[in-house]
Amino acid sequence: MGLTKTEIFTLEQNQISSIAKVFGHPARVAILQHLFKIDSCICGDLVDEIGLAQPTISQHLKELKKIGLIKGNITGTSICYCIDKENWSNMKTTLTAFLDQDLEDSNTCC
Amino acid sequence: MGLTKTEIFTLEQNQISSIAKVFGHPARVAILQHLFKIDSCICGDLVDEIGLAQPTISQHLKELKKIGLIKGNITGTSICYCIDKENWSNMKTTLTAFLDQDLEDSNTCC
DNA sequence: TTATTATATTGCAATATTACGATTAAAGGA
DNA sequence: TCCTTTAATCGTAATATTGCAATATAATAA
Repeated sequence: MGLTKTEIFTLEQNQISSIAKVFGHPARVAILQHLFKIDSCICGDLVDEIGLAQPTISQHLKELKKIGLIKGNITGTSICYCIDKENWSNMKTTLTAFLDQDLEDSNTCC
Repeated sequence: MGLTKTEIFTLEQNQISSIAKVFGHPARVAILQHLFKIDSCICGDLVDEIGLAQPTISQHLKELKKIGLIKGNITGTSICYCIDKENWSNMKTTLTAFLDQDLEDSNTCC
């Protein structure tokens, strides 16, 4: 049916998968890498940088904004996008806890 | 068009998004958490544990196997699924490098 | 006011994903 | 052999995602 049954999973499982879903497209990964790379945050060059049409980039930015990883400030005609450092840090804590499960106890099966 | 333009992105960007995509469904997060939790790896109880139909779980397991995060050994009638520790570790290295971008240099914009 | 510039939104087509019933395949037990 | 158990595969319906052309919006410049 194409519809994920979120209600049968825990809040943590849904949070992890929501974050991961946003990272699940190379354009969004590229956007985030670019935002980290440039020291300034005037981001009007994303369309040229990434190589997708303007509406497509705008849509990806919307996804990133929706989950809180980036924030945008209006600066005249253009919009200044940048990483939301605090939310990025919180996101990292959630994801790292999931990724570090293997450190907790070492079962020797298989 | 529903088709990701993978060719315009770097190998790293595609690798990160491929991994993240697999984590982008709560059922697969739940499956991995369960595989880590139980000390043994006889995994026939995943259907009862997760609460999705058997073909659906089988499909999710296939995704996890395809990217190499789990491996399955045939044990009589059932199949023994478990985390591929080495691949898990490699995956973590790739993802962590992406997540830790904010540590590299602290721009004070925004 | 009328361009111009920058970004968002709308609408749509193509493809992908999710979920499950029905079926199949393979191994073990009666 | 026949039945049961376990998991994979097939087929299909419903929904989601991706991408872009066209259009809208909003701010500034001329």
